[in-house]
Amino acid sequence: MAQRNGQGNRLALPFYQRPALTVARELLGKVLVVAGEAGWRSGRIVETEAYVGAHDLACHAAKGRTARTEVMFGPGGHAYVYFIYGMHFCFNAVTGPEGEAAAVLVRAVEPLDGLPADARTDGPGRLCRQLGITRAHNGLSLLSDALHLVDAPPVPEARVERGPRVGVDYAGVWAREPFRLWVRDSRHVSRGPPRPAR
DNA sequence: CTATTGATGGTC
DNA sequence: ACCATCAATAGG
Repeated sequence: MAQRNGQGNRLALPFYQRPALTVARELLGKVLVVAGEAGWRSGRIVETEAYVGAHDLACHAAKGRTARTEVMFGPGGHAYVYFIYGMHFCFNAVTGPEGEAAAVLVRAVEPLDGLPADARTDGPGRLCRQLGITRAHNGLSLLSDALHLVDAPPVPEARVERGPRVGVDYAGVWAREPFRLWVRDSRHVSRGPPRPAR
């Protein structure tokens, strides 16, 4: 069993500085660790979405390089945390080399340390609330004590499912790309809104 | 079970 | 005006 506290084997920069889709696939099973006032909080990643660059119309960076999207244009291995719908934070891992604005949204985790066993951590907003991720984490290194990811055994291919990303219907053909990955049979995967009929 | 809506605020 | 959401509510 992989260590899941702050002393575990942290994923290093080369892990992140690869294509977003690759990172999204390999992040499944890894452990997201956040330093809280009362110790570590952590969860095992069971659902991700890849946002593959500024040419991807579903990616915030498609709007250009702005104060908000600046972090995504930087090097991989940093946190992109944004605020949405006036209430929720969403956590992304920036991927690729500097200048390539790609990231992986973490959509669901399975609760581990520092959380009630029945904590709701399905859904990007819920997992941020449970783990205590806020805008204060935006731009932080993913190798920092405050926020990092710990290595863990990979999820076998037979248990990985793929489908369209959630809530990006405005993105034209990009909305249909199967860039959402999740662990089959996990009780902690978010369902998302009803699938559009074809 | 599905569908709808209100809360709420940053971005552009 | 638009949104990479969630919880509460109404309806079948």
